[in-house]
Amino acid sequence: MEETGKRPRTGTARGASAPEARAPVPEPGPSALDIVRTRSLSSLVAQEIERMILAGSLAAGERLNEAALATSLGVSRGPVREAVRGLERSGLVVAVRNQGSYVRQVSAEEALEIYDIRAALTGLACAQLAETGTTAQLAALRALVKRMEAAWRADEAASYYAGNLDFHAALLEFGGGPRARRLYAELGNELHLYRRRALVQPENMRESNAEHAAILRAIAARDVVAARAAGETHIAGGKRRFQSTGATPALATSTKTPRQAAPKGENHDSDHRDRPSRPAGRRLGARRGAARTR
Amino acid sequence: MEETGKRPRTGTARGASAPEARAPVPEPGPSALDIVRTRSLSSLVAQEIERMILAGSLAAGERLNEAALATSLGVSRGPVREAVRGLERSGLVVAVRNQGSYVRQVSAEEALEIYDIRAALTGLACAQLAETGTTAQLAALRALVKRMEAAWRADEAASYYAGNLDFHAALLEFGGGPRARRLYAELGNELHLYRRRALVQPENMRESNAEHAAILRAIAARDVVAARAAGETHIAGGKRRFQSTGATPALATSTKTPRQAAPKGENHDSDHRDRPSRPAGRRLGARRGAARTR
DNA sequence: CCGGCGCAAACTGTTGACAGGTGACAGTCG
DNA sequence: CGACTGTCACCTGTCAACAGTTTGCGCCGG
Repeated sequence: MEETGKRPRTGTARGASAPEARAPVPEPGPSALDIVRTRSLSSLVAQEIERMILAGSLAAGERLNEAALATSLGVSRGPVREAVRGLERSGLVVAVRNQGSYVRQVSAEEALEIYDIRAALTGLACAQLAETGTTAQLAALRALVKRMEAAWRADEAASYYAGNLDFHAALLEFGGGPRARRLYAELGNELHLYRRRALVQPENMRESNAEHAAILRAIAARDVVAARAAGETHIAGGKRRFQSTGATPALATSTKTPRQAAPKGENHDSDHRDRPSRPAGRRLGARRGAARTR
Repeated sequence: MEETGKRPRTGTARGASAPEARAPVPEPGPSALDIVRTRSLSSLVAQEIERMILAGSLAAGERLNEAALATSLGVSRGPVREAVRGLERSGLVVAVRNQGSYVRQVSAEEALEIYDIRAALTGLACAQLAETGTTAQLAALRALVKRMEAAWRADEAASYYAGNLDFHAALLEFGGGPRARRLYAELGNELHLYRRRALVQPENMRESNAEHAAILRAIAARDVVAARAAGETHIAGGKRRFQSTGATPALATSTKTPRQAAPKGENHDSDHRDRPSRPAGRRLGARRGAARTR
């Protein structure tokens, strides 16, 4: 059984050499190493790609080049593929066999639909919260609303935005449970993916936070029906505000040739999911970066 | 140990395609090869694993052995890993680094929470359907209800079950859109994962279909409020029926390694998601079945 | 000048191999 | 006799290479 003992090629150290060479940073933090210990590369890559998509580094409809991503992140294609598969399942990208993966494009109809779903979820959470909410939870929500009000008065859109996210997450967490919270966050991501602009204008902030306060009042009054209505109204308001800003269908990456017209795919795709919309861009963009393989 | 060296089946997938490509075999079936041509292996593997999980071949909490799955399905570990990553993202399995992936265990609280979410979604769909439903859609729903009634009278639980799935899918599709439909189906999967039994008893079938009819009536009457209430009531009824059958935490597959059987579990960790619950069973169980890569 | 055709590059799909880690078993010491 | 420690096997994580397919580009013919 030397089969197990045989380690002829040991010491290649290929795994460590590549990333290390690319990251000569001495000691970024004590967590860096720890993170590698607990999270697998695939999950980190997935997180990074998701971040890039949500941040806009990867535009909607853009093609994901596995090799380019791999070299860019300093890993092999394996983890990248696994990450992309996860993102595909989660709905952030769509994949076509032998062609590649594309950042998902969310249609306007779907964006509106997502708003409706979020409204239903929020209404559910508010109703349950009116029934079973504890004073501590109410206090936490109140604090968030107060924080947002301060942000609005100071005209700090970013701060308001963060507070808004926290508020809704707390709402869903308290009233709907962890599953609902995760769902809500995922839907929010998809919405973000539709159009990246932060739709927080001063007037919208004021209106939005007024609705937050209304939700809170109804919950505090233990009025289930009103709480639910307030929650739904708030999301409906967000939908309205979103529409009023001119819901354009995800700006295409500027200088890309608008060659569209899927050659043959999607013949019978019963699923209604949107489709990749064709690369449109030159794949050559990544060529130099991806080289080195052979 | 020729068992290690002997790998005549290496590359089964490719092996299958190659001979077929140049073999004189007329046409054994339009399926196998064609499917491989259009869908990637990873997606097929994911589909198969999902099927196994939902069918119960893989019990809740059971560990997924990549190598064993790979050989069992006749593919390499790559596609299996990608599939598992997708399933992980979709919430059917949970993965622990350097330890493995486990079929997710859904807690009772989470199951109830999922029922609530489904109720909200169904209510939304019913309300919208009452507002914008076409006569054709209504007719389709009526046909489904009629079909279910026939199934119930004939006491064909399986047929009723299928009809029920179709009805709800149609409801969500018509009223909520494709995204809501997919969401609903995924949540249904998770519920299925919690407890696999088909909870269709004659009395339940009758009651359930009566609620279906009520939904339909409200929609036909264009009564948005009533339609929504009927939809929510229906799911709430399902939740109640589910609870009344004694919501036990996922029965282990009958004759499968009884020693597994949730050793202790639920030592609440910070995250509310359930935890793998530890192998508990000796991994040796999979030893022979495993690929024996070396 | 335009359209079809073929070639070649590039990218994805898949596989096999290697290295590290985790858990269990057995032997040993207090 | 119990607890601890060392060893080992299995298994996951990661990587590099191979094979097939699609696509873009150039060439040739009309």
